[in-house]
Amino acid sequence: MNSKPRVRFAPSPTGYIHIGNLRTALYVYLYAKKYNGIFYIRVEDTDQKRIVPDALQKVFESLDWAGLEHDEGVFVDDAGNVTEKGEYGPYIQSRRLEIYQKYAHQLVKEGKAYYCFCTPERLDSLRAIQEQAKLAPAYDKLCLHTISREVAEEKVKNGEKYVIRFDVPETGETEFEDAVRGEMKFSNKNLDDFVLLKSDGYPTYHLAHVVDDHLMKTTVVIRGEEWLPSAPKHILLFQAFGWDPPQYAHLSTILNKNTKKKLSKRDGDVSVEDFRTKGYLPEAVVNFIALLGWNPKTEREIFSLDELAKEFDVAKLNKSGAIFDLEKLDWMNGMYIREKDIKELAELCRPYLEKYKEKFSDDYLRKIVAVERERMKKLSDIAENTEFYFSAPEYDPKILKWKNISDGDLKKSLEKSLEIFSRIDEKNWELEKIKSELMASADPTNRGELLWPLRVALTGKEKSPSPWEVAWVIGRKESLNRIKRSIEIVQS
RNA sequence: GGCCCCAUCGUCUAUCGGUUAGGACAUUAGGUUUUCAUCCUAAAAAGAGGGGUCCGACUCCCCUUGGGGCUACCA
Repeated sequence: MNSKPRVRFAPSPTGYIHIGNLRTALYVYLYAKKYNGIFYIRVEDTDQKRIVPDALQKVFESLDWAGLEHDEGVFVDDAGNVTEKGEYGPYIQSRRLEIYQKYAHQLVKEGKAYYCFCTPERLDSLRAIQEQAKLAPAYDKLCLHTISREVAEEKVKNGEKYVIRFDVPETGETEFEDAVRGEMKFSNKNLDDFVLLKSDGYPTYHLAHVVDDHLMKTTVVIRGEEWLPSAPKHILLFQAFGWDPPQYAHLSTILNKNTKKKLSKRDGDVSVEDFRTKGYLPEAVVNFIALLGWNPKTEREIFSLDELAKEFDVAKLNKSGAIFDLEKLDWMNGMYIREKDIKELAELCRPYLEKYKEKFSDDYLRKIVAVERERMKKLSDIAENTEFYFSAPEYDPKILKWKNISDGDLKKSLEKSLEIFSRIDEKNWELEKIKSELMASADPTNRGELLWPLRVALTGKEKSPSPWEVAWVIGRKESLNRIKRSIEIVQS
């Protein structure tokens, strides 16, 4: 078997995709790219109760945002239109019901699975009794032992509600090799007679996974660690069907920083969409999450998606869970912001600045971004304390003062700035020119005396970019106006 | 409770028996600087505990402890 590797990401439309899901999808994508395989997407919508209407579209938007393009399976466009591509479809599980039913019934016929008519109430009380007796909750095989196949088939024919359960061997061990954890071995006696087909005719994850990954020719199943305990069930199922199981790679969990528990939607702000709206760049998010639980074993940390794909290796996946820590993401996001092409960055920043003003020119936008980018960690930071680019600042006159200079010296300082700026004419109003004029006039041992009051006059802030940068952005006329105004303030 | 997985600085990690246990983020102290930020330099910071194996364990084995996961007609 040296056919093309085939790997899949299998989201459920039950909510927005979170950062942990995205990491799984990323590794799947990287695996496919690295080994020149097929990355396909299958939609696992077998739990009708949990389906959330717009979830699927959001999942695809997030994947698209991160740049994880897939080759096959389900595609959803921005308008929410769902299409499928590939020769092993349908790729949406709710459209494959007959397939699962056929295989489930086949196992019944072969005596490897059986009909169960137990009510939820009986199951609940059984579980309660077992828990009280401090036993592992497990189905007691009642229907297997007390209802013959003929009787069961009769009941089914009469329309009685049933599920199909897998008859797990009571002895023996089930083994498999996990790509990240090595040799795994489980005692069958600890396994429950799990449900394959639910009473509504839908398959459980277990059945759907085995049937689909066989039929869709998945070569490696990359999924979260939470599936590890049920992996032996899946192996047993593959064996019951007489199929070769795929290779498995169970990924470590991403933990919430505060709770140290598996990242979940409950923790809030972990959806990929949230990161996007807060102004994280996909390059940074992808780079960062790739390094949570995987590492190229070198000291390099900055990688593009393509570079990650080159370096990726399942053998380098970590076994232990990783805490998701925003601080390093912020740093990395800042790195990417500083390296990004200015035009692209400007467009990404535009929406955040619209809270100040609805319209402004591309040129003006780019100037702001060029000046502000070095202090941004997130795109949204462009709109923090930057209102002075759009309107003359209001400020406490006290902050105009540089150290302990007198009001007279302060006024002189501002008048000097006014004079310097007046000398530079409109066509020479360039960053370097403004800077050099200013620096040439400032006392080298006490530049603040000139620069601090000027900067405050222009920005109204104690902390801001340099006066020449701000002056360059807002223009000659506006700069002169703001200085004149500050002089008036000092006088009164 | 049962079953399973995991365990190096605060965080992400390197080390695949012999290292002054390395890097990055964050932190602290300097430098550059009108302020903030950027940038540069430096410092502080780790092998959970106990047994083995071995000439020699962070590294291999066992136990304890701790953390996490699973335990549904959810995925």
